[in-house]
Amino acid sequence: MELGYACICTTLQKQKITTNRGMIKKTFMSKGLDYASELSLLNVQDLEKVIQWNIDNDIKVFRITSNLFPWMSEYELTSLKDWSIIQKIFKRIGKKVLDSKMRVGFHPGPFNILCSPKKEVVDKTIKELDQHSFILDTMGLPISNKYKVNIHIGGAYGDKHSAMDRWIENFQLLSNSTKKRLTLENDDKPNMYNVQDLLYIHEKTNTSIVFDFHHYDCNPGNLSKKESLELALCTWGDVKPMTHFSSSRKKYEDSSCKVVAHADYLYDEIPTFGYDFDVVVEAKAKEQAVIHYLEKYH
DNA sequence: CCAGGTCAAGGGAGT
DNA sequence: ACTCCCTTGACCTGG
Repeated sequence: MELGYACICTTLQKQKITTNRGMIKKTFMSKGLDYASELSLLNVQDLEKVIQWNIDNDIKVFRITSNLFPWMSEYELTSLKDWSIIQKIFKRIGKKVLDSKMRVGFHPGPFNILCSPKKEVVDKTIKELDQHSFILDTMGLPISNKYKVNIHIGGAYGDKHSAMDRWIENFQLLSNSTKKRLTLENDDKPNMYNVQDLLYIHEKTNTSIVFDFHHYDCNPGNLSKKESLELALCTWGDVKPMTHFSSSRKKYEDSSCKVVAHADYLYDEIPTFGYDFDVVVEAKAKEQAVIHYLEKYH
């Protein structure tokens, strides 16, 4: 089992090394593509430093921020003025990832909804997901859910089953790379999707399920934790499964918080039930939470 | 230079 | 009808 963290290395962030420089709409409108290219280049240069930090600190799992390219649904990455430099850096990053046996992936935002009844929403989602997988392709990472693009279904519209059928239909419109990289995560709300629901989609599209332990606790459905985990693990074929783990802030740090809020650190041991899988730790202290966990439980 | 208000997107839930 | 939340706080402005 390898553990990792999401998007931000707080140690490097203190040295102003950051991969999510962005801009508001007004700035994008006035400064345009050239400024987007400049921010993207800075982000990608710093991403290489974060990847190197992970290697130096023996962290083998890392989620890359979706803010690497500001406003990327509005243009093609290859049209950026700095693309050829960015492309070279991506190739170096990909080599570092493969040489160190690191596992990287994306988790695009909640606005990516493949089952929306609105065509514009679906079109924009497809573009954005394909951009994410194109970045992983550019890094030279194998087209597999080992290097994943993970999302939630995103909408139920009071009728999960017709929404899931729409999702499966729209799945066919994704690029070949996205189809192989896309994974689905169980939701934390009772009216949204649990592992059993997602299994229906897996059967039709072979999409793997990322089991989120905290979301399971918020929305268990009818199955036990062990049963749900097992079902999710079975959807990964030859690839080592990926999961998400976090502790409830409400339970351990601040009782006034909502149940779904993430704590700074982990306060429970990850229940493996004897299985081997990788874990993205979702904790506010980021890489420090991983380091603390490993000191505490290993 | 810094504190504080504001910031693309879809949908669900709580008020 | 409105606000907050989510994958992540960072951007921008006015003092």
